[in-house]
Amino acid sequence: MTPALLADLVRAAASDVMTRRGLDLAALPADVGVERPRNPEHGDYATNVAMRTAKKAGVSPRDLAGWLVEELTGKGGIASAEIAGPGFINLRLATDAQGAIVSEVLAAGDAYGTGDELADKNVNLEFVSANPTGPLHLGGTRWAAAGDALGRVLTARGAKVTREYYFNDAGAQINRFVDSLVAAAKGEPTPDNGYGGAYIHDIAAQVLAAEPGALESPDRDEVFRRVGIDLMFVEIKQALHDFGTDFDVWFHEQSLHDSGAVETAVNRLKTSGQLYESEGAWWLRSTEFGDDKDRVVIKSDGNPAYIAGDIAYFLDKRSRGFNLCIYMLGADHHGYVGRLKAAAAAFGDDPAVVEVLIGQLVNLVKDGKPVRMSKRAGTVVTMEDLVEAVGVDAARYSLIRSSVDSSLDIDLDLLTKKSNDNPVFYVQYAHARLASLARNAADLGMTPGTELGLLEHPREGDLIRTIGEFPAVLASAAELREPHRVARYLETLAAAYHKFYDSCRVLPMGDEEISDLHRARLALCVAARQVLANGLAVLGVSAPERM
RNA sequence: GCCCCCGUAGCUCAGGGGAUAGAGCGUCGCCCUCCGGAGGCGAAAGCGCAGGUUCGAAUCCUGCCGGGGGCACCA
Repeated sequence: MTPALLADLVRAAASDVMTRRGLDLAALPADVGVERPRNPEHGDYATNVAMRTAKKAGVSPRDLAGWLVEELTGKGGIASAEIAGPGFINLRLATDAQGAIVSEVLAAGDAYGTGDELADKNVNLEFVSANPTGPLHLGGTRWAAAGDALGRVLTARGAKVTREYYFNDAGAQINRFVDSLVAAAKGEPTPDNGYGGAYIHDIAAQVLAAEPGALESPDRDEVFRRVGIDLMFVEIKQALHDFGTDFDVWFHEQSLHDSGAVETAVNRLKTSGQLYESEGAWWLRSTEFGDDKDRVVIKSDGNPAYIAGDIAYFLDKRSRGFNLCIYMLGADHHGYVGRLKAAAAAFGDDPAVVEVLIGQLVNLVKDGKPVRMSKRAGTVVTMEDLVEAVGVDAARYSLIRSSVDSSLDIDLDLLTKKSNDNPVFYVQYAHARLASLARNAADLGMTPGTELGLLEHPREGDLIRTIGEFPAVLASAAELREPHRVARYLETLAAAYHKFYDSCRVLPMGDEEISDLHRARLALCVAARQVLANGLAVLGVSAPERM
């Protein structure tokens, strides 16, 4: 019996009891469920439904719990039900009912854990979107890992997801990038406010190699802009691809200006009265939608401000059919939340279609002290640096496993030591062990058994119940946009497996005969391996057969 | 000044109201005659402070303290 089914059973029982006793069913919360108690003495599962319902229903929690225990006792699959503490109901499952979770995993295979509650969501997931003025740094790398994992989580729960990268290839930063390239090509020092990294010289040299006459060309800046930005695009795309993060759409801000989309969007807002003119500029009444001040959309020199591109971009996304636009931004952009929602509202759209996830920044730490990323000090860490130091799996995993709400410290020493003390190995090792076990079992001609009621060792029960949690973990990770929950779950699952393995022999020893218990345990192992593989896939981390 | 995030073990982080707060790393001790010891078992060690809501608060609310990041007709 899965926890979801058990929760249904508990709800139904509560509903029956309350009806029979003439209690108001409205007192029964819609979201009552079961949880796994920390303390094994409190049963396999526990429910707090009595405590949550009693007051509104006008009865005492212990009384209600008592009636529920009576109702639940003897139901199919439930071995025992008892009252505990202030009104908890502790439940134990019959081992054969519990073992059914294993069969379910085996039957579902790769699909175990998936769901369809997000099937009506057509999601535009925009993340990374770093300016093409340099290689991706640790910050962008964090979003590349977490954003991609979020995309996979949403997909697993039924959403249609389009991953999108927005290149800000219009505007002043790009001009500075181009000026820096030209200066480097001429062997001149980096201009003020320019970009001075070594990659600038590389790219400048590549531009010259591709277009030998570039410096003398009358369209010099245009050549450097076109070729230089292209090279930067290619480099960023390649780095992301090598990192296991691929985008469906690479969107160029410039295209919005070239196509007239910006002008169209702005005119629409002018017509609908959402923009007003003041001091020679056109302003969006974003304060009416929660922003702390109105924003300039068209500057007094007639040029569009940055937000004009955002507005047109949002309209473009909506015109492509997306009904949920998720933006993953760094903490230094949190001021955007209000104006992005305001842009949606200004078009008469529901601001809820705009969801902005603000992630905190990545800090570098050395010897326990923070170090600033500095090109001169050689402490700029790029995506490639991180991958080179620890590998893609460990890099992705360590960036995904914490909530993006907390800022993250990355230890420079850890990178240089190429240390192996990453929890990803703990999880991957469990998978590799299971793969090895499967090979050995195959050599013995063993097949997974069906007498799953034989799995009555406490650690077998723990493992089965942990496996049973996976669908709910994926569902909450998707709902809350928190892929780190999947990583933490996998660590719990790996621990449950390692503990099981330590005390439950799966394969026969020596010339011992193969028993039903051996085969049942093998089935459990196949299921455990499946869930580890499914979970790792959701994180974009490999599930190795051997390590 | 205003806004956002964070403050949990020596360190890096989990814990979206529930019973005795967890993991990894680090420290100390124990466990290999057979399925992978990248493992298991045990020990020491913690919710910034003060109020409030609740049968029950690390979790929700308020204030304070501490850390990070924002508050452009830049992009």
